[in-house]
Amino acid sequence: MTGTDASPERAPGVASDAALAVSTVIFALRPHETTGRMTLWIPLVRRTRDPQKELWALPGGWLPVDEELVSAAARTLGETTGLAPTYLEQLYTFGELERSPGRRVVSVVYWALVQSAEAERAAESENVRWFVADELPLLAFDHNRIIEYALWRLRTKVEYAAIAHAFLGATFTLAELREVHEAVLQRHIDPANFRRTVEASGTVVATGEVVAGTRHRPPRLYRYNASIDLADRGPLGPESVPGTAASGAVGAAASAPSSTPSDSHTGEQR
Amino acid sequence: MTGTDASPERAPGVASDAALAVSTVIFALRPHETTGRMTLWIPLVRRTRDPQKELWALPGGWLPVDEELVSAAARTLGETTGLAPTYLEQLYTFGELERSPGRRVVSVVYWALVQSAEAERAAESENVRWFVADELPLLAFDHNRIIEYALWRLRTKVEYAAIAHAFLGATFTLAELREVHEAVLQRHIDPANFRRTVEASGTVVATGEVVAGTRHRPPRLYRYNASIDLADRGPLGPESVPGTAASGAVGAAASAPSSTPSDSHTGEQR
DNA sequence: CCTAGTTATGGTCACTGTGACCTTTACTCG
DNA sequence: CGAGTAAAGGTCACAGTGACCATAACTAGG
Repeated sequence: MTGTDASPERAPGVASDAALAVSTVIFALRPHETTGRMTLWIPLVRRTRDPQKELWALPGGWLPVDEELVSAAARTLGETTGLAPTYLEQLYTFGELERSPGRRVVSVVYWALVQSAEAERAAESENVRWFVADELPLLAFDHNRIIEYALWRLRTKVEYAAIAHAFLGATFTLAELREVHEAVLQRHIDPANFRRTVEASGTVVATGEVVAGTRHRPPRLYRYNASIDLADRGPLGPESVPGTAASGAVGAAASAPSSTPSDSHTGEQR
Repeated sequence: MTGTDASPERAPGVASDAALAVSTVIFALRPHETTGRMTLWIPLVRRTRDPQKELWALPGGWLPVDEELVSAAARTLGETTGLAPTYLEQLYTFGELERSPGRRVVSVVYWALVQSAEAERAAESENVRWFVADELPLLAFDHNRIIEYALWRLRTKVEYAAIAHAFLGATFTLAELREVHEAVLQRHIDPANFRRTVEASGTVVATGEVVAGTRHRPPRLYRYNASIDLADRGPLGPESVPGTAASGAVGAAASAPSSTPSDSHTGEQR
């Protein structure tokens, strides 16, 4: 489902079986074009084949028999954005009979987060464009619904799991981390309370360094504490995300990672 | 993945494509065989074909091209247990390259809850047997891992979502609801505090009736408040579960329901 | 009819997490 | 050197919850 979703000629298998596709909802933060406020953006690809031709769709493609699901998600993500995800998790599998006109297509959808810094220099071409997550046009198939669900998951999960740092680099200030939360949740967050909560959670560790040249008190730099959040993940351990530190390398798709349900779907939150 | 999971001869599609299967982890509550305490039980089917022949596996089968995913899950659930689920939700999609020897199999796994009362008279035969969820033997394929994940999901979700009532009938006492929670979470829960929390959540409504003949103060009967919990579900509305009130009808599999990701995976919770 | 046994129900107390806010610190700029 | 600004610390009040205490309402047995 996506650029290749409804390309009968390339579709695998016999017509009497469902075709298996993998798509990914990719999130990045960039200032809004008009308001200038940090906002969630999503890269989409223009369909060049007929079913739903010309409509924008999620990056993705048919699942190669010899490729892991996560790997396929990371690969197509890299192919369309030139980025490597800093967070990648299975979202849901959509398989309604009528979601794709013509043939039965079951799509295993993943959602990913990429670093804002990287997203800025991400590839954008005639057939790849970034859209503000809350201002999408009519997309191909049921992709509007899928993105809506992914957005819900992101907003829900960012409140109880340490994933916001995935939008940032290796080190960051609490103000930057807070800005990510504010952008995702679309609401103001008290700086002092945010600091208190984050420090108490133990998800970040002060590096000891500070950022200079800020026209005001220099903020401390923090680093994500990978040893802590393991608890909130499922019993099956974290899903290994290929190349956590995207080096901006184009086509930086990762090799076959070992996909395991972390707390994926779970995250429903309360 | 399951009774039919690795049955090459019945496998759909071309050998060069991944086969799509649907399996379901079914939970029911019954007293433990030795301790007598309410415990989680899971029905499994014995594999009669070769890959992993004789090993116990999750109920399921290949996905028919013209059947909805949820429907397939509910159908196989009914075929093996003779029950209809009171709760059914997509769990995760497993697709590791080596999870099934021989061919690539991608399984969309669902998890379901059935009423205890029904579960008692559920079918059990030479090839279908119920096991205590925490005391499983070595199962076929990666089913042990899948169940472990489903168990984690159930235990996690029961703490923040109103799903415990799915194990009970239309009306129940708070003691019964509490017993479900205690069985699932495997720990004692204070009756008074439980009552306070449940009543505050508004997920149940007193019917006004009480249960007589209890040798002590007669408990009130409550009914699940369907209008409340809609909030904790995802933005895509609840997944319609076929026949909520299982009438114990054998083969009571439901017709094609409209599958939509509720808060499925999400549930990760905090 | 009266008492013991048992669970249903109602409350209280203490502690924790969190939103709303106030104060002080530490830089840069003019 | 004073003003401006965000970082960092701290206080207060309130909601939620685990631990517990007390009373209510039946049944079973004298």
